[in-house]
Amino acid sequence: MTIRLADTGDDNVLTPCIHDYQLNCGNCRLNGICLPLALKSDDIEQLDSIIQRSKPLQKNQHLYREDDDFKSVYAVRSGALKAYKTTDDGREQVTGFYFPGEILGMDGISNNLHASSAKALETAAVCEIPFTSLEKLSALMPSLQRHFFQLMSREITEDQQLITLLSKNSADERVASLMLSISTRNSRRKLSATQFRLPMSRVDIGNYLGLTVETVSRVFSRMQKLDILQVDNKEIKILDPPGLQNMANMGG
Amino acid sequence: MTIRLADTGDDNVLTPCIHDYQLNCGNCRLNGICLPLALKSDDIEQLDSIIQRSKPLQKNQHLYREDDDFKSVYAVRSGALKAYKTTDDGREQVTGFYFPGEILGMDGISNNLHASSAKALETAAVCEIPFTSLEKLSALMPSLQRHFFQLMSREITEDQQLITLLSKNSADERVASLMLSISTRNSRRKLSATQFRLPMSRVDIGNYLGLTVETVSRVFSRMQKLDILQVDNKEIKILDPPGLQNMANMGG
DNA sequence: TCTCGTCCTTGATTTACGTCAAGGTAGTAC
DNA sequence: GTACTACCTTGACGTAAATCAAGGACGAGA
Repeated sequence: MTIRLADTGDDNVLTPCIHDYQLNCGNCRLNGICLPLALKSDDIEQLDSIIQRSKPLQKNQHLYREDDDFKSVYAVRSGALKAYKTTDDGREQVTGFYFPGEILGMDGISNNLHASSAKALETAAVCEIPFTSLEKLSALMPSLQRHFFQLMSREITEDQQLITLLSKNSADERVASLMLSISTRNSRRKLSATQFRLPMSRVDIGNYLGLTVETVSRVFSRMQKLDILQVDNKEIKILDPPGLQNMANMGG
Repeated sequence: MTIRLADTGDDNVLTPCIHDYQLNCGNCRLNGICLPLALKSDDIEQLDSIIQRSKPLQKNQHLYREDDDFKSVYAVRSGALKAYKTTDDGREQVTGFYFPGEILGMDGISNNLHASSAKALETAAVCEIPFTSLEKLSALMPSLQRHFFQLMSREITEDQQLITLLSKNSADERVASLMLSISTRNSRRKLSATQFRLPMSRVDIGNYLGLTVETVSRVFSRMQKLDILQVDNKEIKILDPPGLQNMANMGG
């Protein structure tokens, strides 16, 4: 695959390779779900001017680590990342998976230190948004300030969803909910809602959902036997969306 | 107890009854841990001018309910509240307890609807902070904008702590952690770190920690037998703080 | 091609916590 | 005082998921 650069004069610049880091906010196909949402085009240019794009992260490479100085938040442009904390006794708690268009790193604002680590699950490109610049720009652009408040608030409500999931739901329900969540987020990005490749391992899924690998694996087998999901290693095909909904919802 | 009003001319106005709702931010004894933190005194006056104080909530009275229109965030001035969501199958998930100086309601920003309900656990007074006013003021006062970003970020990191607790820790560890959290928050307010009255029921504690009432009760009994805690219904006395720390931390 | 390492699956067994059941205690109303 | 209610505690038992154990599948590298 050849990387197409925006300055080549190629007439393909508006649909560049997803890892192309010369892209700008104005022509990014994610701008409907990322920060620029609801900004006017000249505002987008201003936002664009503070954003830094660097070369893609390789699989397993860290974007930042717990207790690193907090300087920026990040928007995923391609690939996928996980955020995780290491508990006192050395185990890992995955706190979120991040797909293109989603923002991570906001947990670092409170103490000026990253509260979690972020690592690429596969080759991934991100936009770095220096926080002090974002603050200044927010003060000038009410819709940007509003949007960023909303993004943080969304992170809170999503965490609360996960809290509820962990505290009240069975293993089947947890895994079904995650599959639905990934499906929904895929369709927001105009990708298939019924067929996708999981970027994370079974261990990561378990660590996120508060389950062991074995349990996750057994749940997948069960879903396969019930013809709800077709599972081929990391390739997932949802055969029975209502059935999956049902499995996720029925609480108890 | 008589309620002293600020306009009585009484020389006690600077240390009024905790439920006195004529108080302002400038003389509120919580202003070191609430929103005004780090604001200059004339800035505090501006903040003060947008804040609405109303009469105290009675026990079990709602401050807002899930899906209510979002208009304001709230600072607790006295008493305690719980935030909770009702799951699809009608059960309750407590997502947080809020004590004086703490802010709640921020989960409503993302969709302009409150994502959870908030109810007084005992008689409680709150300051209502209309969000649109707060937004406008934030754009003018960088330190206020910063502080509010930090408060939201703190909510995120605290939720992530809870996620980890629910996903990795035993019943003993969860209850011990909650007792330590309450103890810490008490000492931030210059109250006893070792002796306090729980404003919430065992059911609430269970709903928060993902445990049943019976389990919570058994954990308290066990802690009492180990001389870590003295439990007399809702009156808690921490007899062995290092022992409690130990019980909370040892992740096994 | 074979080898090694990582990841995944499946089965047998254990266990922490949930469920069910009964009884105690404290606050409030009468 | 008694009665009612909400809340808490304790015990006996059941179960979902963890743990322990073994083996299979797949990809990377020689």
